[in-house]
Amino acid sequence: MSIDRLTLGVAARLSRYLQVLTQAKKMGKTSISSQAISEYTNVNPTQIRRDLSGFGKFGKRGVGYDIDMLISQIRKILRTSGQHNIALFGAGNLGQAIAGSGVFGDHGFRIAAIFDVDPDRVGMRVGDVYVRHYSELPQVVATESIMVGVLAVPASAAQAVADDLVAAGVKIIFNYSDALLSVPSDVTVHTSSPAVELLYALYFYLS
Amino acid sequence: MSIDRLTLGVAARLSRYLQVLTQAKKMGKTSISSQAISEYTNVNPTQIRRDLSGFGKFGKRGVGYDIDMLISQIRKILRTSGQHNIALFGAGNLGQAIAGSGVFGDHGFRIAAIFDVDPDRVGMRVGDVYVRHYSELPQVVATESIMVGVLAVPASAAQAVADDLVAAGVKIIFNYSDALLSVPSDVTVHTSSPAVELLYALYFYLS
DNA sequence: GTAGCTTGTAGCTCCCTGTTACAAACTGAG
DNA sequence: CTCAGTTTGTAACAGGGAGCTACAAGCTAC
Repeated sequence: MSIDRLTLGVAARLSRYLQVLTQAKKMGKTSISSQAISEYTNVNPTQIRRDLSGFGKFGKRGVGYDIDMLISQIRKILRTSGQHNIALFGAGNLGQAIAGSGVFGDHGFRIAAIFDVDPDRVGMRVGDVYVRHYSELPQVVATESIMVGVLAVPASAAQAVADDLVAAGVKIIFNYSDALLSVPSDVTVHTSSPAVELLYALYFYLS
Repeated sequence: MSIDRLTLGVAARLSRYLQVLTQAKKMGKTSISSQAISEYTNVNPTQIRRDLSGFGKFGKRGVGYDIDMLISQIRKILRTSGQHNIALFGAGNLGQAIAGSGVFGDHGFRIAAIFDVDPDRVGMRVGDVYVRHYSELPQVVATESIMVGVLAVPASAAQAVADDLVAAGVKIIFNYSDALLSVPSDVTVHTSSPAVELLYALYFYLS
């Protein structure tokens, strides 16, 4: 036990296992084999068992892994067991879609605040919270312990929001816009790019 | 030259370069160095140059890479230069957000059709096309040469749509719902899971 | 022409991952 | 109770991908 820090590869794979496990749980399954996880993740079954056995003996021979148990174990390994507060920027179609779905909630993220600049949207109820005006950003980040900012705003506004988030002390930004964000080196930006993932899939299909 | 088939790693990295290049182009840049690409992708600059130099000498020493030229070269390498038609399922918030943004269009994908089952949405204009009723799926897939199905539907409907897509001959499915889809082994399913990507980022932040 | 970048490329090493193999443990049928 | 069929946990090995260092060649700007 006692890993200082996971390899990039291991952390990435554990995250993918978590995704499949969460989905499988929703489908009503209670147990799953490394072989089955492999079919959904395209990761070698031996590799999966090796990844997991490095942290303990989680499975039952002849049966597989208990899904609930494995989810909580992986969360523990990734040190993300708790509840993490995130803030969503932009209450347009995308923002509402994100807030309305369980995508973040299922993985321990709570959308603690939603911001917009449009007066028609401020005050509107979206998901579990009311839309606040963008000017409240610094104060809300502090009082709600916001760890992550999710940008569902037009590309033209993205950099400004990123700057304000950085100024407020947020270190992780999830960017749904197609703007290229400049941030200090201690801030992580993750940009969603479904089209690029599609190109990747297409390449192997066309080969 | 003459690579039969790219390695998984190379194809993945080329895709990421493409993402950054596309964004940089939108920001008005015309040229970029391997060092700059590295900062946005976290890929080693030497690795980037090695990846690219395997296919030709695209850069200018002392200057960097011409963005337009590099984009078209990478598209050529990935054999995805042309226009590819995709179909979008679900004209709710998420579907409208996807259709309204340029995320797919910027990478050579054309949303050739949008489907929904809700009579109130059928006939509505979203993006460049009108929403069709779901029952037209088989016919439209054939006439519009649909290569990819994008699922922006509730989890409860996802498997049924996937089955119909498979029956119509579509081999690539992009899944925005959190359903676990079962498909034949020759069909590729890519499930979007922002929360999992966030967990991954969070792990390295907390370490 | 000189200083400063940036590419293209080589060489080396490390370690990640696929593969094969097999004993141990659990389930279910008979 | 026994036996066949799974599936995990683990070892050992090999191949290769990727980081790192280093440096010549070529481009720009002053």
